[in-house]
Amino acid sequence: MNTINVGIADDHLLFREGIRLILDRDPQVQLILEASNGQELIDAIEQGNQPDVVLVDLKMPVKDGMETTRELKANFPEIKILILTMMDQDDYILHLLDIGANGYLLKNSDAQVVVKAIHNVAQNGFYFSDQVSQVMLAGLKRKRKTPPALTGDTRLTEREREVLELICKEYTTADMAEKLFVSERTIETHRKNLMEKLGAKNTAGIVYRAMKEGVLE
Amino acid sequence: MNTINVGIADDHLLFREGIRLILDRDPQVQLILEASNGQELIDAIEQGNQPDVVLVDLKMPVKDGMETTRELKANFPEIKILILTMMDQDDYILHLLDIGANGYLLKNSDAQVVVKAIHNVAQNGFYFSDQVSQVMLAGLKRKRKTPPALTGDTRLTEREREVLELICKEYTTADMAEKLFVSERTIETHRKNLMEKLGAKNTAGIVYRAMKEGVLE
DNA sequence: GGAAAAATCAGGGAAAACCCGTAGAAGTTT
DNA sequence: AAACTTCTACGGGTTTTCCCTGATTTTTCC
Repeated sequence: MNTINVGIADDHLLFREGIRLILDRDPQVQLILEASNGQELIDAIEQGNQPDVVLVDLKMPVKDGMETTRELKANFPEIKILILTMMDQDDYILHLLDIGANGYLLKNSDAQVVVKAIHNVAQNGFYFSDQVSQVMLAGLKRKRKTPPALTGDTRLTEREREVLELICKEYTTADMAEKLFVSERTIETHRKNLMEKLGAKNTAGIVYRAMKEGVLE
Repeated sequence: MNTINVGIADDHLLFREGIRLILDRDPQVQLILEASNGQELIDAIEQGNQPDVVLVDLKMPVKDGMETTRELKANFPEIKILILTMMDQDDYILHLLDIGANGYLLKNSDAQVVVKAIHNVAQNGFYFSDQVSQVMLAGLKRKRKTPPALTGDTRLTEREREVLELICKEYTTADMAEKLFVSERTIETHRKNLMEKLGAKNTAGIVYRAMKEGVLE
């Protein structure tokens, strides 16, 4: 197994020292790059000093973790990024994962977790603690569901839901009729009712509204 | 610590037996309910036989895992649901997590993983393997993917995106042509290209895929 | 400054969706 | 028993999308 070259960007020297001590105990991990802010890290990397994994603090002077992550991912997509932070603010997690961070480490994680995260990121390209997974799930739900149902009754019947799902699978009326053993007329009626219930004007609208309302899961 | 009462719905007797043997080795876990499909499981639960955690196979006769999850979450939200499946199709994972599944277990997981998942779900309300986390992340990452996409180029041009949005707003070809000051032919071409790029067979498919891929917010 | 990508336009025809209204059968609720 | 819901189904249209085979003009990029 190869050595994992690691870089770190954090404005607290003491914290960097701590990390160094932790990583020194793992012969497979080599801390090759230290920077006190994101710009320093990027500069060093651009001069050819390229690590496999970087630990990036979120809150740093000059260039913060967010901006650093964005730039690194744009120019060195192969470098894995582990975000280090004290806060476990949900928004940040989602945002950072979205711009390409490969993992997220709370600063109060214990030593083994840090090492494990580095290995995991190097091998699998990501690391998520249970904590982060939970936030991700919450994020998924938030993104997919619209709180208030402005339109009237969006509760669909079983059959309607079935037709809806087939519509999404790009079945035509004839296809659906065959699949569900009913006449095309029946499918047409269901589609018409779907349009009414969802307030859509055409099939594309059915799909759009169903997905936005979270009717489709 | 309390006993965790577990139920299982799977149409393969042998598989259920295997699970029983695995769970028997953990004194804290008690398998109190076996069903060969989702309907059976729900019936038993409605008769007062309520477990803390249920393992639900995705593919089952009578009532499949998807429908079962939906119903259980609607009527017994406190029961934790672990989806069991052989396929690790991304679609399903997101889908199920979204409708309330608390975890997702591949059937080829080893025994310890199953036990661990049950404990985790009972305690923390969720269980995610690395595999699932990865898929969740993919679900979060909408738009901006890696530049060279093997899976067909889903990067849309400005104009295509514009047309896509109008399609969602239920504009017809004629409406769009008027709005964008171009001929209907042009709109048709854009729609055709959208179908190609998104791999859709019709307009409904364009919307569905665009939303699923995160091309559309 | 040439190639590639994007945007524009077209005819003709087949297929599918959409619009009216209507309505019976079966099951559930009140 | 009447009312309601759901699923089913029809006729006879109009409108829209989809398919095929083209094409010309920008804009963008190396």
